[in-house]
Amino acid sequence: MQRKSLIDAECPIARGLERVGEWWSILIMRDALQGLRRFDEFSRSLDIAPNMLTRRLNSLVEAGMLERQVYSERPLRHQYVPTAKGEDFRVVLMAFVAWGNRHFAPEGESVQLVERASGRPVQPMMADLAEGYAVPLQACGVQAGPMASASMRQRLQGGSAE
Amino acid sequence: MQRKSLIDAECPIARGLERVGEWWSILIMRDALQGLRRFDEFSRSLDIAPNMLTRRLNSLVEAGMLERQVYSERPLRHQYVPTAKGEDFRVVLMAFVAWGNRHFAPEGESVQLVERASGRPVQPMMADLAEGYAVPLQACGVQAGPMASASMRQRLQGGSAE
DNA sequence: CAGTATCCTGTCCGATACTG
DNA sequence: CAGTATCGGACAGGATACTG
Repeated sequence: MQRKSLIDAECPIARGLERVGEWWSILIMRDALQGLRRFDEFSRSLDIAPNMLTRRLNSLVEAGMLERQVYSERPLRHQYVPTAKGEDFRVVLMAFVAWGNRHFAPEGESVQLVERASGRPVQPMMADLAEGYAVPLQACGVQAGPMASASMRQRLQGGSAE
Repeated sequence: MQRKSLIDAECPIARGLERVGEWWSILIMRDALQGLRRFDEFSRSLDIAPNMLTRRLNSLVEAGMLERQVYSERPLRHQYVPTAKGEDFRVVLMAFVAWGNRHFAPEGESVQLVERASGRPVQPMMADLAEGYAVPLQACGVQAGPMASASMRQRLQGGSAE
């Protein structure tokens, strides 16, 4: 990518975008976390050109989001399985779905977030895990952490309004 | 955008990506939710070319993520304030930060998610709001909702493994 | 089935110059 | 300060043909 200043950014959002900053990457992760594994499955689900699928799949493997596994020796065949990092990306997709449902589905939801076992609806939320209580989204924000550089620290001070 | 099949997609992730599918859009929303308002503030924070900033700002206004407000009549000056939809996008960014912190910050976090008032660390999580208990991320998934089309319904059936 | 190889187009993005 | 105008390059993404 040609975005100079972001490559070494310490912002976790910018870092993440370097890995999954393209449409197809996110959509492929969505499908992979839904259980799709094989080239052909992604191909049909996404209606994506095969060369693009190869490119995105490779980039996701390089980024450590998917792992390429051999599932057949002769002929040689691979499947693409989410790594721990990829599996964790689920939290981002969940948030995305919850947000989309709230604002782009006035007529009703076509996709629901649920606990798989029970089928009961769930919602993303923020919580103070140490104390064990929920914190409203609006009350949450970001703050400089232990590894923040001076410039990052200053940046987070400055915009502290809102 | 030239992604034919996704424009009318009913997947909330695809819909969302149509609004904020570009790097700068997400980074601008990050800053806007941190309290930045003015052209110049974004410009310095992001180190973005002014023409690009104009484009992304306009697209975010069109997408209903930001609202353009006049804060000075003479000379005419605008500021860019998150709408309710934009404000809600915070949940996605929070998830992004949490994910990035877990996987791209082995040396320690440069940005922490906190409750603003207390400064105490918070985490995104999934919960069954009706019953009031937390549900582990791995136990969560998606399921066809009331407005799902037949094809969407089938798609969500199929990949139900994992 | 699971890709690879080419070619082409759109546009994201950067750099720079300019304006009230 | 808050943008607009113009130019050029890199690459995401599309279409199609081909292979073991």
